[in-house]
Amino acid sequence: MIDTVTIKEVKLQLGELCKQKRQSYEMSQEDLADALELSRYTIQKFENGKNATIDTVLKIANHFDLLENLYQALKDLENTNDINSLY
Amino acid sequence: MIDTVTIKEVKLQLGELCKQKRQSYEMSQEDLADALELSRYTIQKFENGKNATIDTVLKIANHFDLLENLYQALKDLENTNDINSLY
DNA sequence: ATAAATTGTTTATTATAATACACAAATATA
DNA sequence: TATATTTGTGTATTATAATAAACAATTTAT
Repeated sequence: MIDTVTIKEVKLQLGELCKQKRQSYEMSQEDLADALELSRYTIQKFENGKNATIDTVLKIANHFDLLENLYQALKDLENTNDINSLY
Repeated sequence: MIDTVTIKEVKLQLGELCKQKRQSYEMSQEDLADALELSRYTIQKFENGKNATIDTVLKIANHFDLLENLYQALKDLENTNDINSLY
């Protein structure tokens, strides 16, 4: 199975997810920035698929209660071999 | 359900996953750095839980064929409401 | 239609991730 | 044990993510 997804597409999707979660909480970009002690510009760029740091991504993930799930997913990846390579 | 996992712990786990995947491919830090056109120092810091950029993380994920899975996981998160909030 | 709020965009500055060395410490190999 | 390889650490430099502020363009509410 060939990986057709690009890094750019993943970054765009990360931004979309942030935007969608933020709006579901009825927060403006400024609200989110203030809550995480980030600048609005950082949120702005992230939501539009620009590069960012792990800290920024994880702060956002944490605010929307996705950190525990993410951690477990990483743990699982460490313990399981690539499922795609089994067949 | 309270989120007890910290951002620092997630970064350490990301680094561990990279190290474990890299070793399963029998690559040195330098091998991986060369393959991704990153410096060995960047790999070194990432594997030890330091901050990094999304581009670095996704380059590594892509090399170990985890990008498609990651993309799908993000898509799923966008479509599902928080399961923890349903009950 | 107007006002208010939010988002997009620019410029300048600061903080820090990434690079490129070198060299020591630790591991693995002969 | 000696040698080779890999990993950890330090310093200096460069590239860029993050901040701050202002203003224009959109969107939403009155």
